Amino acid sequence: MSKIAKEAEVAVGSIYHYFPSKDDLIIELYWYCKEIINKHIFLEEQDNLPYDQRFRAVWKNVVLFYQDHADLFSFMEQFYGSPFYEDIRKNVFQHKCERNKIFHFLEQGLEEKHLKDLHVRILLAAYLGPAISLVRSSLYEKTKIEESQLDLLVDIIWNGVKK
Amino acid sequence: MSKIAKEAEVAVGSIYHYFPSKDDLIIELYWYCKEIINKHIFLEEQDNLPYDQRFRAVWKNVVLFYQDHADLFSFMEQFYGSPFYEDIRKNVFQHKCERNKIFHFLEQGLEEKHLKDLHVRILLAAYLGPAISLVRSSLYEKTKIEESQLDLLVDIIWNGVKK
Amino acid sequence: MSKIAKEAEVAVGSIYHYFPSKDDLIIELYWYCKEIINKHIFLEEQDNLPYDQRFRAVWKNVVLFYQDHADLFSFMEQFYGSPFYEDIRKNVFQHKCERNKIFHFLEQGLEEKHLKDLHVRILLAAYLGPAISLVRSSLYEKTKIEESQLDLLVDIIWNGVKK
Amino acid sequence: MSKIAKEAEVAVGSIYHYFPSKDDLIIELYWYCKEIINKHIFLEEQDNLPYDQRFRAVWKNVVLFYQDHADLFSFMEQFYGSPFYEDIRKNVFQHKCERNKIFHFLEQGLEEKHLKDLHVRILLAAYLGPAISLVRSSLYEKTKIEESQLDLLVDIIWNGVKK
DNA sequence: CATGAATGAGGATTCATTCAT
DNA sequence: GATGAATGAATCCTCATTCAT
Repeated sequence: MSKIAKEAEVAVGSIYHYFPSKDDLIIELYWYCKEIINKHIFLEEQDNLPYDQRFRAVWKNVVLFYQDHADLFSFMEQFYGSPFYEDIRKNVFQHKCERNKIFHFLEQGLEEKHLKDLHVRILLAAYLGPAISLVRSSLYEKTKIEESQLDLLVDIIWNGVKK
Repeated sequence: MSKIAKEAEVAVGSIYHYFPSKDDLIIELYWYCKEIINKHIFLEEQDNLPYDQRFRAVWKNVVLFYQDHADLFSFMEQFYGSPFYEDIRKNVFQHKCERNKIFHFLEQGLEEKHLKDLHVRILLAAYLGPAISLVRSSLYEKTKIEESQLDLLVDIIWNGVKK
Repeated sequence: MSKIAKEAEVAVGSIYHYFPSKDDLIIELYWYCKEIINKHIFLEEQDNLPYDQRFRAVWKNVVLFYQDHADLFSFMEQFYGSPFYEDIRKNVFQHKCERNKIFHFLEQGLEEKHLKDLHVRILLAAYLGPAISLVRSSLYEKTKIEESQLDLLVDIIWNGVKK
Repeated sequence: MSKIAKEAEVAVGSIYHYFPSKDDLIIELYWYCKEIINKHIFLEEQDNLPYDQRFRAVWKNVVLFYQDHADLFSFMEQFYGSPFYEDIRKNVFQHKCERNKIFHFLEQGLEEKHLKDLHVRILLAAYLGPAISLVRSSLYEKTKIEESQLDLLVDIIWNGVKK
């Protein structure tokens, strides 16, 4: 907290005027990041693309955005592995429509018969798993993945899950 | 450290007889876990299967093992996201042969022309990414994935990356 | 202070418009309580009773009032044990006539030869000590003392100190 | 805690080696003081005095001891007014024999027909109330009570409660 | 007069590490 | 080798007080 206060150039006490506790601050930060991320992944101008193109676009947005925002990525990763996430998972899915947009996006793909009839969690794993792994490796190696490589991989994924 | 000492039924001080510091202990623990995991993922009796079958077997071993060893999984995940990992990545790849066996396994697939000509990091993402996502989701939901679902997913992956 | 502000439904800052500091507020609260208490202990309608009856009446008023106003009792007790009290004791006795009425009441008993020739502080201890102990015990036990018991005790006290 | 550590010339952390928390330390301190006090109030050499003499002796011990140990007195007073005491009152009376010796001493007086048939809490108020008031006043005034005054007062009390 | 955001010293507690026995 | 008491910097949080609006 003291580091945050210093970074924000406020007094420690001031933080507690806005957040009841460190935990609440972290959870609030999560929602905040989640919104930013969603905004960068589901770009308005891509909303009306045909599903397969949107499928690729969204996927590449994930990788490209996280690659450029290592801190955000690390925070989200750590958050998902923390007990915090357990506490709020219910809320995540209550607010599904606004919040867990990727989940929703895949469900839509299922309903509109673009995707193979698989459990959504399987589709999610097939879709996001490689993206996240890629970002991780790009962070480790401190080298961004070439976009041509991304295209190759997202093609493989699309071909794997499309109907 | 005190919790570890209690769990191990030794005195706190004794730990420092074997490990110079908490950090060293954690890193040593990482190597230890890594070895256990490798042992359960690369089963001797599957060593001589044809590549495609081994590809599936190893993948399913990953998911099934981690699903049954949530603590190990969480530890590895946390470790990979921590500054510790950065410090030892060089060593990981120095000891490639013994250590980073999955990386090696995919390289072998490339050399033997079983796999598409992709960067190994891309292959790794396509191979392990979905597995890890699946394990995570299974931990969140506290429900194991049905094996039939695993078979479906690993088929998709194999078809995606095979030559 | 923030709790007081909330309870009073005013802003924290507003308190400081009326009281220079928390300490001053507490001391002012003490005078305020003292007055309320005096009002309930020295009832006008009992002012003209003969001394012995007034002696008993006042004593019972003390016990009965405090028993019904545990918060007031606790506050006074805590206040008397605090450094605050030391700071204002001089004032207490400067304003003797209005303020420390019990002290005055006993002095009067001495002057009018109703009471044994003892130091006032001894009389005070003999008079109030049992009352306070009784209230305390009634707070601990969360049971009010039966009035018949009060009568017995105040009789003992009166007989002990009367001339 | 830091003040205690400084006073004790140890590190803050060391306190936590012996007491789980500040609260526990305070409660432990209470038992410790209680024992000291009992030791000084129930003197072995007075154990075999006739009841009435013991009654006076114990009472004077209370006043004299507390008068000489203002810090102990203040601590006990504050403790009894605190939520801590509520938490341990059950224990106080479980260990009655060893612990709440004054209570026990009065009960004995009842059983042996030395004392009037009053509720023990009434007797306790009549016995200890004046003593405590006296000590308080002596602390306020920073003047010790003359022993002759004590004798007068304890006589009054004894005469009031004796059968 | 009233507000409440901002302040930061102070408080309780934790924990990796050391070292005398 | 093993022990565990001792250390103290670091951490989260509280709260009386101030001051610009």
